[in-house]
Amino acid sequence: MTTKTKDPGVPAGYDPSQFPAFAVTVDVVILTISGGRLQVLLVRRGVPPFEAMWAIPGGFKRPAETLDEAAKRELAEETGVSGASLLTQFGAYGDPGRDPRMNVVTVAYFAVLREVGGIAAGTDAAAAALIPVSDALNGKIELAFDHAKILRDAVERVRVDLDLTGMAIAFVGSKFTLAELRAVYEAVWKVGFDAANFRRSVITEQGWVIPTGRRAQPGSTGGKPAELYRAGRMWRYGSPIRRSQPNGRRKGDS
Amino acid sequence: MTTKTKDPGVPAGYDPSQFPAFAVTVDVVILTISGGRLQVLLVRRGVPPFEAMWAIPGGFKRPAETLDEAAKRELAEETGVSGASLLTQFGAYGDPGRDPRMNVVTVAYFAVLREVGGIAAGTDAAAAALIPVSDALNGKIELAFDHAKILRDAVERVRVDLDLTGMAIAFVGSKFTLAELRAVYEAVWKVGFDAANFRRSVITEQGWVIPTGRRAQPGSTGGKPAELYRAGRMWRYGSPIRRSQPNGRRKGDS
DNA sequence: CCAAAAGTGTTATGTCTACACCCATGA
DNA sequence: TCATGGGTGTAGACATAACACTTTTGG
Repeated sequence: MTTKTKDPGVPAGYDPSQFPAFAVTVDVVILTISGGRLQVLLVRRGVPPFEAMWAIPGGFKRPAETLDEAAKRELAEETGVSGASLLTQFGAYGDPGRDPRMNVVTVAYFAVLREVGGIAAGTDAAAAALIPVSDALNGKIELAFDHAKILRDAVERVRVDLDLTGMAIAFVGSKFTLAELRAVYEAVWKVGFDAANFRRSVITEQGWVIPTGRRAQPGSTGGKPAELYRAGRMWRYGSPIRRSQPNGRRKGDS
Repeated sequence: MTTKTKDPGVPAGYDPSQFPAFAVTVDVVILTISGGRLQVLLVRRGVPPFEAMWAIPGGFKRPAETLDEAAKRELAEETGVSGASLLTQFGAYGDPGRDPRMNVVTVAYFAVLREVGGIAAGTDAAAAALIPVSDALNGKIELAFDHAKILRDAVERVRVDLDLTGMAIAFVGSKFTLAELRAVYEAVWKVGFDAANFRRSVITEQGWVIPTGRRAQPGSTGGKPAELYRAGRMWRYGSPIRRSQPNGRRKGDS
């Protein structure tokens, strides 16, 4: 520890004119739920390296913008979504050689989107697609750079945040049924909830969901039409649903 | 969204020879518990900008090392601690102008240390000190750069991780009493636990703490000598203590 | 009418909290 | 022997999981 050359106590006694230069990029893992599964927006690379492989969308940070602004800009460029959507930084990646061309440190964000329509609006439709997260993570789809690790970290973080924050409502629209809300938790956590108990957890305490008085159309197979709700203010402080509940365990199991 | 100039579908259709250059640093928020309070290791700056103000220790990332390695190196340089200590990345900070001299993106880590002795071994003793986190966050101590925000984020993350991970044992030594372990949760969360119930939560299920058969010396004021425990394997999978328990609520309160 | 999905009621079981009480030690 | 902190027991309050049952729709 005495090998240090800088002045003691100075966090970085550096000379502004001589320092290792890095490119800084921002990658955005764009997640949504479709067909009851968690999906991620990926783009197909058109140039080497990793040509024709799938990658997480991203781009350079500009010197005059913050990291959050860069992420917001990238999200808008890929999806056309500019506003409300939840955008959270979850990691930085800077292994030497992660980009074969130069030293790149990337700061990774995830975004949660409610709807699928027009997601690829900003991009060539053939080059961008929603891919089930499970396919992208079990090797069926090979990702460029260290993007498999980034995606894994993103999904893990979303699983944790779903328990800790009100992120769940970012997956659904402004009006939603409790079944849709339940599907969010079930898809992200890969568990099954008892619909009755789920409803009670969300309804019992005030401030989570507010009935609108309107009802959703039942599916083509029938069923009682579900009440439509909107999100209450409590989602700013957490989630009424806890992760720990069992998957499909029934009373008789041991 | 059609203002984009790059090829559609290419995450970053960049020319390796022209990109905005940044300095990348790694800052390490070093935390420990002392005197029943959560404390942070800060260094006093000896040069402008922010001369004589307190700052979080850190330094440049080198091109040939990973971010994690850079953080480990910085931790060792500041404390002499090289191994086991918990080191977790929790954020990246890149606001323009956060360093008045140049474009710097910093990746922030926190480290949890068990002991205070010799913490400032690697630095000039006069320039490094343990400061109570509450003093550093309520404005009593003014921090350089955006380090107040970084420290706030670190502490918030530690509070969350204490609930989700086995981080608590990183604050105590290899042998510890349950009172010491309880003090960790109480200092970080600023709550009070019922010692009896705390013990039960930790003891009841196997794998959290393992009795060593030895006992700690009682304090100078007397008291039954406490059993010394060591950490079990379950800490790798979480914590037996949940955050939600009330602070000092008694039966009669409403 | 039947299947399907929403929504309600009920109960056994488990967990948490508060607090009474006993134990071992230093002064 | 008293104060202090470790450690055990326990009853009531509360939360949860499981599942039977009713309601409302499409076919």
